[in-house]
Amino acid sequence: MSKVRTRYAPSPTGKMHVGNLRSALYEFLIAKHAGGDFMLRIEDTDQERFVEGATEIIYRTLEKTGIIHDEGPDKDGGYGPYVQSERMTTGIYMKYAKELVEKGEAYYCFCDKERLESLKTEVVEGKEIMMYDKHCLSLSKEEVEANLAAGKQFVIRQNIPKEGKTTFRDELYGDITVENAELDDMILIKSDGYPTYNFANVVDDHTMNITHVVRGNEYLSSSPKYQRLYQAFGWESPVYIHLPLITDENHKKLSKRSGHASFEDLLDQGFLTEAVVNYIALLGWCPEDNQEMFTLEELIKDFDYHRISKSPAVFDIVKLKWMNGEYLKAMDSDTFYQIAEPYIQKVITKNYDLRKISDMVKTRIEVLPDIPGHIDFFEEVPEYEISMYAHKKMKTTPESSLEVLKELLPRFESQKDYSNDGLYQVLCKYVEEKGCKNGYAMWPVRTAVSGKQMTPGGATELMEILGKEESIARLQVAIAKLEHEITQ
RNA sequence: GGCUCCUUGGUCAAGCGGUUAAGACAUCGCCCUUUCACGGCGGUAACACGGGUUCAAGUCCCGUAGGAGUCACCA
Repeated sequence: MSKVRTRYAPSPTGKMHVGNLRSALYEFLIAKHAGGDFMLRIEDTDQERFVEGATEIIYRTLEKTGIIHDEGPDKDGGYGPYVQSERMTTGIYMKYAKELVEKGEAYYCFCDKERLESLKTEVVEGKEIMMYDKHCLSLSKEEVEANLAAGKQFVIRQNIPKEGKTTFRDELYGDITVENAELDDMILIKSDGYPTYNFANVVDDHTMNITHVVRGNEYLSSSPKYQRLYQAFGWESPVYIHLPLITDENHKKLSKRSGHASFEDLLDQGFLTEAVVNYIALLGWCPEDNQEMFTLEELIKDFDYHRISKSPAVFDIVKLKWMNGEYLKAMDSDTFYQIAEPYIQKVITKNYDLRKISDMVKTRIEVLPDIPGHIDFFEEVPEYEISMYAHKKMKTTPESSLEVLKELLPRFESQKDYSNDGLYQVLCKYVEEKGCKNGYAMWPVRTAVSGKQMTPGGATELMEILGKEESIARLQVAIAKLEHEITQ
């Protein structure tokens, strides 16, 4: 058994969306799990769609996610070049195309756009399909020569017989058979001399010794044509593994075109690379023991491609968020602070201990951009209704709160130790003397100091960060506010 | 429309002839608690439908329905 070789073959047309990334990940995992090689090949045969800088995005993304290729344009492994436009200059595609023409498995076609257009038939809802009618197959060798000599534009088409069937085997879906009559004579070489994806892909996979062709399920229906190409050349077919689609909540295929989130977009939304990789690994695959949290190393170890599922998976951002939160919680304080700091500084300009705020918020968020909303009150107490002082379980009301705050204020003013512990003692002592529940006193203080329904910490934790001066000031403002609004 | 594939709770999914049909997210409730959150505990919720095969079917076969993908000188 030869060494497993897989490839990721993107076309440089923009950002990498989630489906592409998962393909790359699975291709990488399948190779690495088997101790094989994973390679990167750039499929840039469409000059129209080429986007400047897209190749760099691919490199950057793969590197960032840890999906490291063993061979690629930047790492020669002896099968180069690894960029199709460069491969083309070696004449490889034309050479193989002509070989097929020789064998009668392909033919020159000189049909112009108008004629092709006339072949189109509408099927439904304005949708047009076209099946080539093999018009140019009947051209004699002399006619072809004459056309070529005259410099007429041409393409080379695959010649698929009208009779018979073609079968190929997919590791996941099993044998798939179609009538040859269903297969169009697809173009192998375009009139600009470039190969089509369909052709270049097959030639490259074979010449680069790819053993496992792993790709999205959208290629399932064109695979019979590729299979015929292998047969026409007399090549051994690779192992095919077609991956189930990733869809949006409406069960439509994820695509850049429909504006679905790319990997970069997710990072911009505050997701961690590790969380995204972990999540997409589980979209369409599941380990034997149902483990959910995975490092890349663990994935390599556990990834058995036979467990890839066949049905499409909905990309659920809610679960991704949950997973991202788990990664955040698992971080140590330093690491988290490093990435959280910019978000904290977005809303806090005062001289607080940002590190404490960071620690406080770490376990309460799912994505980094959640941070500002949790801590903005440190900067300034927001407007709020005094009804917020009422809490049924704590049995507090605005009136009771006012009383508590007025009684507590002098104690806080004379308090020296402004640490969480020290302040907590003050509160406990008060509660004990008063004979009330903790919450009866805690709730009003926390509300007064934050003006928020929800805060990342308790009353005294907040006060420690705010400091004595600011805390007292906020309590005074709250008392005044309560006195003013209760009487109305 | 042709062809191909798919079909277990709202979502990801386990299951591979005999199970009380796992688990996770979400949701709901309870507990804990310096509110919320976190955490702990628990609940609601699924085999698309109809025929077979079999002692026994979510698991195998055939239909039906639904969904998706594809049908380019795009990949």
